Amino acid sequence: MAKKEPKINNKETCKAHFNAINDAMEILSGKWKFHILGTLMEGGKMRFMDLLREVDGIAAKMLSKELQSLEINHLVSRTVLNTKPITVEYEVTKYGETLKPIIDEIAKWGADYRKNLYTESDTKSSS
Amino acid sequence: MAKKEPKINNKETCKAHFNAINDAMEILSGKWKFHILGTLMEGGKMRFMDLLREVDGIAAKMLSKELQSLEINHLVSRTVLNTKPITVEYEVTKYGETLKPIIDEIAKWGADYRKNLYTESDTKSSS
DNA sequence: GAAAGTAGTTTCCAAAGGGAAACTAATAGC
DNA sequence: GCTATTAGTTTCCCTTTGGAAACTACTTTC
Repeated sequence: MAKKEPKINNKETCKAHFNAINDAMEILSGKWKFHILGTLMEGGKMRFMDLLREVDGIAAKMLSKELQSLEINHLVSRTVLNTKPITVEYEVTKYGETLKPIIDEIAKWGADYRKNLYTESDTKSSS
Repeated sequence: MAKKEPKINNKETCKAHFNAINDAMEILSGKWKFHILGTLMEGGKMRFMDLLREVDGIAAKMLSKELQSLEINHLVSRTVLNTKPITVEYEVTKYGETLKPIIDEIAKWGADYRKNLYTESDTKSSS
């Protein structure tokens, strides 16, 4: 009968896929990561206060927290310059640049989503 | 001097990008959406209890909530069959299939991330 | 009529996410 | 010495997220 088997989804490839998505989502979750990365990809080296002004609506606490998280995950680098009032430069690492395809895919999908709201073409797959 | 300008990031293209990412993230955020979609993409038509058994660790409440959210956003379809104990079939819509590139990119990136943890090749972009 | 299976919903609760504002610490300018 | 700017940190507080378990409602089976 094979009706109440708890798991068909138990193949190793599925579990790897599951874990990969969990890893990525853990690193990229939150309201601000993509916006910070996007701004940094556009602006190159930027300082804390620059980002605070550029990333619309973000509070200092969140910016600080998110930058730390991004740094820990090697997506952005943090460089302290010994200028008189110390300044700190943030920059997307080469590794962080590998996120560009994801950000682009998501932005593309989001843009299409908005368009679909207006064209209102229902895309049903059921008969 | 142009030092304290609140916004350089104010061009229309940037704002559109910002909004597109916000739209997509709002629809795709949460712990379970990608897992449900992934399972449905693999399994085709599935019923509520099937998904409850297949998506590892999810509770009925969450599955119900996430499926509603996905349905509202036209990513999955919900079909009630008038069998004796009523059954409901969920399926990824054609529109939902357009998320495959994103899911694949994220899964690929997550898999690479794990590999990089072991090879430990630091990818600093600063001098 | 009790048990089990269908598809959920409801309640209760803890943890995480995130915002506003105040605060630290150092230095430079007035 | 007061203020402003740098880069944050800390506190307070509210909302959202998400999990466990109980519950509804209907039907079939025993």
